[in-house]
Amino acid sequence: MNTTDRSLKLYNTLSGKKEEFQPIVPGHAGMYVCGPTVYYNVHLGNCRTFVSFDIIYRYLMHIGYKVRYVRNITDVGHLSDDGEDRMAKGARVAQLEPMEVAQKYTVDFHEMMRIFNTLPPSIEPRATGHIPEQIEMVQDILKRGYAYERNGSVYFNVRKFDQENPGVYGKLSGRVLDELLAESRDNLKSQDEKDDPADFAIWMKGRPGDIMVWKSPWSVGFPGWHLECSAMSTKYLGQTFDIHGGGNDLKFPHHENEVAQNHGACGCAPARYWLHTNMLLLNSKKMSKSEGNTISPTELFSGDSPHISKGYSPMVVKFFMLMAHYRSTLDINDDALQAAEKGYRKLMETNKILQKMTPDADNYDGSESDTDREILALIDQAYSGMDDDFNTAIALASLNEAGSYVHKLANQQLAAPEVSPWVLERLKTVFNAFIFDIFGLLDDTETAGDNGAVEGLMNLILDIRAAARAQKDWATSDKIRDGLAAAGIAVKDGKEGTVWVKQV
RNA sequence: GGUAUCGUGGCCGAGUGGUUAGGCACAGGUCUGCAAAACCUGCUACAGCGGUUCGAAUCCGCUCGAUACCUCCA
Repeated sequence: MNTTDRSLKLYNTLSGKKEEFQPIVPGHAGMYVCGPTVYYNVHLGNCRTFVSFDIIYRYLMHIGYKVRYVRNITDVGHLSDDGEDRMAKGARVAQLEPMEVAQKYTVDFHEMMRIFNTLPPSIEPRATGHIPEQIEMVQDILKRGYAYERNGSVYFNVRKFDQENPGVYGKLSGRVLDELLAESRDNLKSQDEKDDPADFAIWMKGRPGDIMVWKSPWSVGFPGWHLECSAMSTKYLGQTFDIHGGGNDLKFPHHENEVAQNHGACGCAPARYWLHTNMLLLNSKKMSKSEGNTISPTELFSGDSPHISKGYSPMVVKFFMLMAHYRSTLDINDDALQAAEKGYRKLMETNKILQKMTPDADNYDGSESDTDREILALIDQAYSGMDDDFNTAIALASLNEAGSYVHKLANQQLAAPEVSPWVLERLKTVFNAFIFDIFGLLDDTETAGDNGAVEGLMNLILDIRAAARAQKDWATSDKIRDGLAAAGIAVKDGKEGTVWVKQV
């Protein structure tokens, strides 16, 4: 597929509008997404963000872009409320070396990404592996006069930057600097060594006993959280690149400060398109550990949580995410998950039936039927949904509608010649493309890794059952059906034969 | 308190000036040895109050509610 054949629109937070995607280098796309801070098990909300960007990554590739997707691992510099480095705090609590903590939760994060069947990014840089680049960027910002040193720490001079580059600071998050200061909460106005409350640290002097510190021209210390993304995106994607993504909650201050840092260092904007995913809610409320309104991916899969009646497979959860647009809040609750589970199974089953169909070439007269046109229109609708800011909900709805033609054909409620052989082939290709390549779903109703043994056994068993049914030996037939049901396999008799599906 | 986004039928959730989203649930029907599935039909909404318009769920205003953010060694 040629990328110039289509108009892909993205909602750009920077402009607040949908814009046509025009890459810097035609046919190529550079995308940076803020990755996790690896001080604890990955949050389910984070998973949604990474699943959303995985689909964006996959779709860009599907429509022909050569994509470089960079997603970092934050393993230093992200401070918690009490000012302690999150990594160091996690380490202290668990009595581990900071790098032990980082390793543990990086492994956990990768495992979760694998479970959700997301593709690994092209590059996954770590903050601790890019200290020289970050020091260099601090130097660039100092050189251009947008930062100052105080007692071994370096602060970004937001006021001066704003005066010399009007309209840049605050554009992304829709804030006005003066209002921002006037309206900040009183308890946050504590004084410190900064010249102005709006300033933020880009290099911090380490405290006695800190382990995660590095030598720099200013002090032995560590980089500010915001700096790592600026430094690593610049290193791997260039000073200005195509897409920067992340969760909605990172807009301010993290992304706003990133923009300021990049401008401050090179005088240019980092990304042309800023994409933000929305939050995941639980029972219509934000997830909050202190109020017990939270659920981890593991609990969601196992069902070990008071919020859900049973466990849901990772693919059901992913399908559930696909039902909503990435910019909408999505409400997790038991009813919605059950609906998603049924919807997911139906789609996978429809695809299974579709892929087994063979076109009726003998009776094909070369004409295009109304059904052909309707199916083709639905395929177009699926693609134009994705082209319109990655609207997976529209794409899914289109596949569902197209799927009803598949069942009608299978049930012979629609005559086979009504669908032209090439339209059927196209539908097969499109279903596989959307389900597996773009959405990155797996068929968790299939038994993986048995080299087809189960498939072979099932074919044999169903052959025996078919023979019994042909002789109206209902006792044998039902014994097989009930036995399989007890083993977790549902048998469904259709006009074209019997299909089976594993109940997860 | 400020800023932003949002408020859609029994549930989840697209759409965003005139046209059936879709899924799940529910009811009736067709098919089937029975069951399941599938297919068909039905239920059919846009928080409230005003305004703009030939026409608004969609635009504007207000009210109510929800979510996020509001850095200052996050």
